[in-house]
Amino acid sequence: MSAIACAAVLKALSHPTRIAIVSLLSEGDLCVCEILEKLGTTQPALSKHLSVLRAERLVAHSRQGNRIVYRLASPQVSVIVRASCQVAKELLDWELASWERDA
Amino acid sequence: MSAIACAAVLKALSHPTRIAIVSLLSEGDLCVCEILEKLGTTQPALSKHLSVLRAERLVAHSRQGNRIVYRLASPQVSVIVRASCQVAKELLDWELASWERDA
DNA sequence: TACGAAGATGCTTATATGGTAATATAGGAC
DNA sequence: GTCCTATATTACCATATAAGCATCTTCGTA
Repeated sequence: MSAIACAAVLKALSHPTRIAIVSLLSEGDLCVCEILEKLGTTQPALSKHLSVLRAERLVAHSRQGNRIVYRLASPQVSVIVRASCQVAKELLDWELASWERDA
Repeated sequence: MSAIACAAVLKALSHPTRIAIVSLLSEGDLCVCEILEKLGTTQPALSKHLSVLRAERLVAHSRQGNRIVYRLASPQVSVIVRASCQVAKELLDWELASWERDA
């Protein structure tokens, strides 16, 4: 797979708010107002982050009445996020261990 | 795992050159001049991308005489890249399928 | 010590990103 | 149609990123 395409996928995911959105959606579909409530960001900021995920087609959406419901486009998307969390955890574990060695 | 830490990991990986570096290193350790040769970018650009990966501690390095050898800090790093490639491939497949439907 | 090769860093410039505030659009209820 | 709610979009600003070029550092060797 082209490195450019991979990088585009990772770039779309590389923001704390967008990670949080994907984490939420991995547990079930949600409308914008529910995401907004859970994340506690501003509405325009959230909308922009959703548009980044949409542009890369990592999420899909559909209207239900006057709400827009978002869902992950593929379960693979949450695989990326989980793997990144694991790496982040490894990094923190190493850091803790090295502090203990130094102490 | 904090969304901030995950995002930092993904951000460090979200550039085509850095994806390519990780792909190469997932097959074995390499010194800078070998990576440079395989990627065909400029030396300062490569060095900067390596420093981004180093700063996030996704790669480790050691000097061997005149050369600096880089390696992945954890095999989990290449799991992220592989997962992103799979998503990128799914996206392209869907795109191809929709073009065929439209034709 | 002087020199060459391997890498890293600093500076500048162009572009991308993210936040905020204001505005726009679409659907539902009346 | 009018109003209200949910969501998207725009314009603007500050900051971050990436590339290119020049320079510096470190090691190996004569």
